[in-house]
Amino acid sequence: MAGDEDIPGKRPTIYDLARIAGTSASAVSSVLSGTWKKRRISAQLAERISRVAEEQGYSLNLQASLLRRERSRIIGMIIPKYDNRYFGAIAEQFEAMARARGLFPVITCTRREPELEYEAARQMMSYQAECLIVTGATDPDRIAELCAATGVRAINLDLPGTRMPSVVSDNFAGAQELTRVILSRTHEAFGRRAPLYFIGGRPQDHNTRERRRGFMSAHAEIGLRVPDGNSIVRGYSADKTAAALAELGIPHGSGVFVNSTIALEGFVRWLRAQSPPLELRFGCFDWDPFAAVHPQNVGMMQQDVGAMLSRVFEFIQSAPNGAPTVEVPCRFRALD
Amino acid sequence: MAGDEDIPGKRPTIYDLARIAGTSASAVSSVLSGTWKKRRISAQLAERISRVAEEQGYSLNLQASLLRRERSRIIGMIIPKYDNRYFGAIAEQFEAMARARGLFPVITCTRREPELEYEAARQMMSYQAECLIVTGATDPDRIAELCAATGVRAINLDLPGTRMPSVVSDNFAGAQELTRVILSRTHEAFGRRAPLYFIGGRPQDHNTRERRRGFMSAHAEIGLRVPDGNSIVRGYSADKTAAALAELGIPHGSGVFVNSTIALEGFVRWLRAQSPPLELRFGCFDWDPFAAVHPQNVGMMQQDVGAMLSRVFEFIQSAPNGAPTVEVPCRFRALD
DNA sequence: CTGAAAGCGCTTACAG
DNA sequence: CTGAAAGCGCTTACAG
Repeated sequence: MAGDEDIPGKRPTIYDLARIAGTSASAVSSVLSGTWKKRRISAQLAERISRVAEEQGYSLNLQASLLRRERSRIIGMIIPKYDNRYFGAIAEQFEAMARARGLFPVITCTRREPELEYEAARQMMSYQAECLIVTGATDPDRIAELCAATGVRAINLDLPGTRMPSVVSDNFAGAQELTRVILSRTHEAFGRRAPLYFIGGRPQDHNTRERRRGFMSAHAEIGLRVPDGNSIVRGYSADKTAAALAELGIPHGSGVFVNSTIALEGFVRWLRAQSPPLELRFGCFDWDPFAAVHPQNVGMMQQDVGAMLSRVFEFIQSAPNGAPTVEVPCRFRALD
Repeated sequence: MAGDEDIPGKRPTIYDLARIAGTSASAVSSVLSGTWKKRRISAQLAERISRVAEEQGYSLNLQASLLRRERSRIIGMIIPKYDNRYFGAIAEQFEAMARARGLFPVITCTRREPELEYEAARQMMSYQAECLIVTGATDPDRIAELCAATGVRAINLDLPGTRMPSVVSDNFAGAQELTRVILSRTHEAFGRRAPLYFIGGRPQDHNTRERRRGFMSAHAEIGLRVPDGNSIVRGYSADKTAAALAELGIPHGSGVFVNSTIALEGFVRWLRAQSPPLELRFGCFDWDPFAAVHPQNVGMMQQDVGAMLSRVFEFIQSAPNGAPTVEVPCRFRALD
C-alpha cells in the first residue's frame, strides 16, 4: 500500500492501477471502459480495480485513448460569437444535443474573421473531429475544401455554402411576413403607407440578400416601390449602424425593418438618443427578450434554433450527396 | 509520385510524408513543428517537406502530439450558460485572451447542474487541461478537490470557493451604488422615499448575499428599513420570477433592484403585462444593451469581464498559495 | 476468466 | 546536417 505509487505531479496510468490492484493493464482498461462483461472479468476483480482507480484519483488520458480508438466521436462547431442571443442559443443547444447523442462537442468562436475561421477548422481536423458544423462562416466553401481533403464531414449552419449541405432559416418567407406586419402596424399607428427602411447586414451575404428579397416582395404585394436610399447595409456592427442612421435621418411615422439584433443594438441606441423623441415602428429579424418589450417594436422573427440543429444532426446521420440546402421556417413573436 | 499514398479515408502521417519526400519522420516532424532551424535542417529539405505536406493535405494529429509532449497548453473553462450577455462575453473574451497567450481554450457549458459541472471538470482532466477556470459553479469546492487530486490548477470565476483562488465582482459595493441610484431616481420621479424591492437570485449563493448586503446598507444609510416581504429570491429563472411577481403585487411608484438579467427577463415580461401600465423605476445588477434602453430603467451595474479575466490569468501565472479572493469593481452604466 | 504484446502518430534525446 | 529508436498511455485482437 505505501510506497512509490504517490509520486506527486505524476498522474497514475492504468499500469500503476494494475500494479496496485495486482492485475494487468488490459484488465484495468476493460473494466474502466465498461467492456469488462464481454471480457468476462470477475465482478470481484472489476470491483477491486474500480476501487483502486477511485482511491488513486485516476482519470483517463483522452489523448492516449483517442489515439488508439478508431472513432473519436468528437463533433466540432465554429461559431462567430457567443455574446448574442441567437448564437448563444445555438452553442448551448448544440452542446446538449451532441451529448445526448453520445458525441463530444467542441466549439470555438471565430469572430467573423475568415482567417480565424480557417485556422479553427484546421484545429478541428487536428482534434480528429469526425464532423464539423460551420456556423455563419464568411467563406464556407474554403472550409468545405479543407474538410473534403481530410475526409471530415462538414455541414453549414446559418449561412449556406455550395460545397456542403446547409441548414438555414427560411429568410425569404420570414422577412416577407415580418415586413407585412411592420407595414400594417405602421399604417395603423400613423395612417399612411410608406416604404420601410431596411437596416443592417452585409449586402453580399446570403441571409441579407434573401431577407431583402422578402422585404421587397412584401412591398410589391401592395404596390409600394422602395427607394434605393432606404437601406443601410454596412455590415454586422452596432457602431457602424448607429453612425449611418445619424446621417440617413429617418422621418417621424416611419417603419423600419432591422436585420439582426446586432444592427438593432445600434438602432435602439440611436433611437433613444433622438430628441424630440422619434415616433416610429420597427420589427427585427432575430429574437431578443429585452428588445421584444421595446414600446415601438411590433415583433421579432425568431429563428428556430432547435429545429435547425435537428436538421443538422439528421444530415450528419444520413450523409447526403451533394450540397443540399434545407430551409427551416421562422416563428414570428410579438408580445401583444 | 503515383501509387498508394492516396488511400481514401486514411489521413497521411509524418511517415507517409517522409516516404514521399524521401526523408525521415524526424525531419518531417521538426520541420512541421517549426523546430527545424535548431536542428539545422537545410532550407531546401524544409521547403520540400512543407510542399509535400501541403499537397497531401496533412494535418497534425493533436492526440498523438499531446500524448508525447510534456505540456498540453490546454486551458479549460466550465460555464453555466452561453445564452446570456454576461456569460457570453466571458466565454468570448476568455477564448481570445487564452489564444493571445498561446494557450488552447476549451469551454463547456454546464447549465447550473452540479452533476454536469462535475462531469465536465472530469472531462477537462481527461483532456489533460493544465488549468481549469470554474465559472459560476454551484459547488466549486467539490471541483477544487477533484483538481487537487489530479494536480490541475483551478480558479473560480464569478462565484468564490474556499479551496481555490477566486475572482469575483465587488458585489457589495456595486449593489450599494446601484441601490442608491434607484432610491434617488425613484424619489425624483415619485416624490417619496420608500424601501425598494429586491428581485432574483438564490438566497444561499455568495453573489446574492453580497448584493443584498449592499442593498440593505444603502437603505440603512438613509434610515430606511426594508420589510422582509420586499424580496423575491427564488433562483435564477425568468419564469419563477415572473410568477412570484404576480403574487407579490408591487405598487405604483415603487423602486426595484433586479438581481441579474435572468431575473430581469421575468421582470420586464411581468411589467409589460400590467394593465393599466405600472409606473416604477428599476435598476439591474448585470448589463444588457436592450434592457438598458427600457424607459423605466435607471441604469445597470456592468461587471468588468475584461478585468476579471485579466486577474484570472494573473492567478494562473503566479500560482498563489491558499484560496485568495480578488474583488473587481463594477461599472455603473446609464443611458441618460 | 486473464495477460503479454502490438501499435495508434507523434516528439525528442541520442548517435552519427 | 540527418535518421533510427524509444516511449507517451491507451485499446484490442490474440493466445492461453
